[in-house]
Amino acid sequence: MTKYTIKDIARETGYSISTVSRVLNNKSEGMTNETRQKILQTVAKLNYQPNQFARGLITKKSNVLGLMVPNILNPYFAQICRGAEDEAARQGYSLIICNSDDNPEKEKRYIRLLKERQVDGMLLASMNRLSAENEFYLTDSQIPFVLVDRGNDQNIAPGVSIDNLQGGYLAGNHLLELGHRNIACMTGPSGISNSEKRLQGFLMAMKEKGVQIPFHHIIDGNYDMDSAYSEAKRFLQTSDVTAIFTHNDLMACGVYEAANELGIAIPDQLSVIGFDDIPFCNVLSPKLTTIRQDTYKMGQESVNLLVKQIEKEPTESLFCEPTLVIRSSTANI
Amino acid sequence: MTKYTIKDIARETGYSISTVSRVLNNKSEGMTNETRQKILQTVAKLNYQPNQFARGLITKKSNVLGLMVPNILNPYFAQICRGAEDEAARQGYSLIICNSDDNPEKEKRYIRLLKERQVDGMLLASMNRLSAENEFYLTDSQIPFVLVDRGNDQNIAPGVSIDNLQGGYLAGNHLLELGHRNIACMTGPSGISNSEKRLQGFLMAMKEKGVQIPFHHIIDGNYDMDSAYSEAKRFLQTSDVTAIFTHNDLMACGVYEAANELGIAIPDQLSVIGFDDIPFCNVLSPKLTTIRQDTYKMGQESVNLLVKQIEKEPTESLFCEPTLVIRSSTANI
DNA sequence: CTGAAAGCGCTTACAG
DNA sequence: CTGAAAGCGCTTACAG
Repeated sequence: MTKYTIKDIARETGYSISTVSRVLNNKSEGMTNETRQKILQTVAKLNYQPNQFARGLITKKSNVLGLMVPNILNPYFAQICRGAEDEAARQGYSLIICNSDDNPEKEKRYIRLLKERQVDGMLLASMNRLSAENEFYLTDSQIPFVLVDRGNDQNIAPGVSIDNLQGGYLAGNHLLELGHRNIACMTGPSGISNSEKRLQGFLMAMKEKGVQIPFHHIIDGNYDMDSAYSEAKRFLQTSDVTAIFTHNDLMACGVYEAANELGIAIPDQLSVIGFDDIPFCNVLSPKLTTIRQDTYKMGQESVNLLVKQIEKEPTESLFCEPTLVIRSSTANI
Repeated sequence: MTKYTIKDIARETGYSISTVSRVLNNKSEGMTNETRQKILQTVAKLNYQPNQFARGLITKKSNVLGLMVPNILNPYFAQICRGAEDEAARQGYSLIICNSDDNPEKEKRYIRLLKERQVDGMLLASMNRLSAENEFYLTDSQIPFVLVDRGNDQNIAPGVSIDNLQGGYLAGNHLLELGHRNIACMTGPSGISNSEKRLQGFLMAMKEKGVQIPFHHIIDGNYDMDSAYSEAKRFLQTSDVTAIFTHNDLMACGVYEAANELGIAIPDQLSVIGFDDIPFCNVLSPKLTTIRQDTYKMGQESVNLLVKQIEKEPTESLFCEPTLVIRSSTANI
């Protein structure tokens, strides 16, 4: 094995380590081209890679970013992650991934851990807004962070998210226009702001048309497929709703499975509209009508925002517009 | 803001930095309990976190692992990632994620990058086996790595994978037992060993029963949904096969979509069997018959293997058994 | 049981 | 245009 240091390059080329360092960091203005070339050649020849521990100790930069999501198994977050990783790589950063399961204790541990890893910044798809404790910790640590998908409405920190109120409104309105009046709604875990907003927007649409939604038509979901399946199975057995709005596509998948087993035909007997537009919407049968987010782009933009913060440039939160994508899971009553 | 160093703790408590360091690293045997307590209290009070750059410079450990997958958007790899991240966190490691798109150039860049980040080891779901160049680089760098899902058959390095030959055989045999004789097979990208093995096992089963598979029934797939969709649409339009074996579930999704659009009923007119058993198998309609891998566990075990290597313990490659999961997408002809 | 000192491998003023 | 030296914040022999 061959573990070279900057000293080896200096000895090999006959220059000082200062000069080598300058070449490596592109601070070689005014330097002879010959010097540069010779050093670069030796670096290539020995396949030398600088030790980031030593470098980071001085520069205080790791070129690593943290990404906290509830669960990478949700294709929505996988797509956020893909967008973020692509953009991070493009800008010279690596991405550490953390799955919080929307568990506040885990979130807290991961945030501390990421700081200990000396990440230059964090992308947080955190429960609700941040807890006061986490917020204080982050602010006190002076570590740049951006809120992705959640919590951006409070404007505590820069973030990228969509107008969830509008999204919920679009979903509700679509169902109303198809003539539905007897509608259910399956939410995300309690305390998560985007789901609260989606519900609010949905109810706004209902109110506009004078449609009443009884309390028990608002089903507590968990943003995941399995619990949506069991909740839907329980609910649909005794209910006569003609449509359901699930606050993400994963839960719509669970509803499909339940409806299927109960012999309820989508969309003939039950219209279903989801949220997110994950890639699987098109392979569901019937294809899922949903509220679309440009998820990949949101991942990218959140990295852009974070990098700007790291570089002390001015930043501004990004709000994307959700759009209605009509497929085959919703129909006239 | 408050950025404390070990010196601050030393000053605050009146001890030397050596003593503080010992307490922090649990090397405080023989130390007065009072000393320990006092230091720990001050650490907690100031919310001190050691600088990992300084620590790593000496210990040569980052407590970070790298995970390279083709694409985190494939739920199979998301599950590998989840299993790996959970286990890594349990063992005190963080995980950097890289998406290679099965592009050898990207793989190479990421491997170099991960080393530069001073990761303690790498999990590689790499194209085929490693390229000779990458293999040399890794070996020469003395950096521990394990092969996940791919390339393990060559035994170049410790790895965790399944018996792909057996998996392909199980799939082929299942279709034969249902009476199918006119069968197609959609592979992964060329040069990826697990797909080659799956094909081999499949053909073995065919041969056993004296069934001929014409060349053009072996469709070049790409392990992704979109290309599977277009390939399937092209193929199914003119073909009279009664069954198709796709080398992963994502491609089965593409086949579903194509069949749907062509009005071909699954399983009545076309039996479909996939590979992996991603969570979406159950929401497809009909539910997808597939060859199951215990993917989450494979993610966990690959971290276990890697950590053992890092700690210089003896390791042994892990081979898991694939199993046939019969659902509703395959039927008697 | 605890401390003073060396050193990990870099970057960056400071000189010349 | 280039070098010698200080220092980043730790850990770890070496002493006592």
